[in-house]
Amino acid sequence: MKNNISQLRKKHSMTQKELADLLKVSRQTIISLERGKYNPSILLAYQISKLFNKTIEEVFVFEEESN
Amino acid sequence: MKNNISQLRKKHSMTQKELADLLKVSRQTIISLERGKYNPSILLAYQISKLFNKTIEEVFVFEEESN
DNA sequence: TCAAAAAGTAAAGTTAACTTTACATTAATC
DNA sequence: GATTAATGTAAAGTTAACTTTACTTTTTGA
Repeated sequence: MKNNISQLRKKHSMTQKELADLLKVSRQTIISLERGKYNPSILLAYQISKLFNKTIEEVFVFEEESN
Repeated sequence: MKNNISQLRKKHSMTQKELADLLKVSRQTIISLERGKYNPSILLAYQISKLFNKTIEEVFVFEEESN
């Protein structure tokens, strides 16, 4: 599962710390999400999407590339 | 957070066990999700939505009722 | 109405999301 | 090129998602 958090964050001129504080999660959580270390909970996914005025499906890309 | 899993499942004439098997989770997970005992991971939320040809936002209702 | 299928409860265990801390690397700026 | 902000790594700890098992209650239909 991929996501566009990093691009969206930069588009909004935010640092990882600022985003983490807004979402009330740790900076480590943002780093790990952006780097694809783990998948967010549905609640965090929703909060991130809402913050950037996107749907969950617009921020998180579930489909595997076709083989 | 609310969800429409129970209605969607019944609309598709499935038992909890059938849905659990299709999603490759335990029956207990389906029961707990339908009863709102806990929130699904984003991956499970996606799989459920996809199964019913819905978006995550159509199956899972995040907004609180207005007060 | 009784037997079986479906749905539900409870509780202990595992795993993965998320935190916390501490330190290393990269980018930006003076 | 030294300093500082921003980003990244690592690792141990907590919490919540999910599993497993075992048993109870409700629904269904022969």
